[in-house]
Amino acid sequence: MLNYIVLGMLFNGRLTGYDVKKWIENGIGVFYKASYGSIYPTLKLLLDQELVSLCPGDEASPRQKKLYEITPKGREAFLDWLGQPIEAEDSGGRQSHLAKVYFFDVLPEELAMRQLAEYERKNLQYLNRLLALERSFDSPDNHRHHYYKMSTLYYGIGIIRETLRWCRHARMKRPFHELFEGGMAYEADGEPDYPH
Amino acid sequence: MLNYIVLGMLFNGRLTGYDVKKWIENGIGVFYKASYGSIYPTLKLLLDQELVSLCPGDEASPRQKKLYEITPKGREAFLDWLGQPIEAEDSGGRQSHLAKVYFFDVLPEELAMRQLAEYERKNLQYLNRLLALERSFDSPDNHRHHYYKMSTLYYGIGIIRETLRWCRHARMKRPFHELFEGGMAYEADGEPDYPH
DNA sequence: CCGTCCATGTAAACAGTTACATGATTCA
DNA sequence: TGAATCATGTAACTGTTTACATGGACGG
Repeated sequence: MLNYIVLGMLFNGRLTGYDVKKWIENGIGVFYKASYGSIYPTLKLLLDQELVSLCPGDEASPRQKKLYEITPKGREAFLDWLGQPIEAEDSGGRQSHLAKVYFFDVLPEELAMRQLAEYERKNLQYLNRLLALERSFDSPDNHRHHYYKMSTLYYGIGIIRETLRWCRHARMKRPFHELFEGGMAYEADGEPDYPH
Repeated sequence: MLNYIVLGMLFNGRLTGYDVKKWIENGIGVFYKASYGSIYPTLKLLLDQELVSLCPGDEASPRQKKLYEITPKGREAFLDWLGQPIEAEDSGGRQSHLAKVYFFDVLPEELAMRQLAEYERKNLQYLNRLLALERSFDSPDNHRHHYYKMSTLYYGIGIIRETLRWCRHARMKRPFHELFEGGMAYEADGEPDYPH
């Protein structure tokens, strides 16, 4: 995963390992974290695979810092990864789909559309599985004695429904704030009213 | 993580390693997977820590199969874990909050409430951070040239909003299907209409 | 007696994190 | 001149997955 994130960050220009971290932090940083302990070894690996290269010490630049550049082979590998279908049930936990979509701006529009459509289809399938589960568990006894167990199922359903809404918006390239029109009741900075 | 899941599964009765897998699969299996390669070593570890114990070969039961039982120390450790605050930004990726909530039925109601309220508070904070980010990136240029990058931010906002809705429902112990009333447009089994 | 489920496990690999160690550069 | 930030890296550890290896039990 991280190897592709790094390639993605290098896609638009040369960076040091240190910079890569910065770019990750204020890019996908909201939902993906990476430490130096993983970034530097990853860069070394990418270097071995010739997916990135070291820029020679330009001019009188203070050397000990290493500028990395993505190679044509690296671009190819990255775009290939971007074009691979997104998994709806990210078993690995990591929200890998966001990591991919984040870079879709560099993808030909048509391919991005196909990817999103496929992702939407998978989510719809997943939703139907969850709805079937819900029907099979839908008994007064479960709602009484396994309220929280059930709640996790409903959480899953809610998240997938939201994901589908998002997919449709993205596929239509509509402005996203439309998603939140009406009932945006969470703007306040305040605390929820919880028992003390 | 898995160690607590296993303890949770053993909380309501003795199981073999094989059974544990089964229970995980048709319990939290929707959002958490575990392989034998992790379950068996975990059981061994829990045994070393005396959080579980082996039931002696009952009667003339065909032995080679190992029945595990949670110890009082194990119950204590499990309940302690359940009582620890849930992280809103699960950096590890794993939807750890669901794993915890799944077991909340065994928690004293008041503690479950406090946990959910705290979780809601963290999510609200998180949402506000995302909304601040959104405001800082909200320019026509970004919406044009970084549509997909922006989309991931809006996805995050959507998911957190949905999480908050879910939290409020859970805290009020309301029936969850209320969450989906009106516009449940996804019941169909069909494919989305995507370009071919 | 054959396939499928029950049942246990290990070895290697993977994908990272955490904590540490080191030193240069910048700027107040 | 000292603190913050820039910059690179390693070693040990964690928590898993994947693939493999083995064999008993049970039903058709």
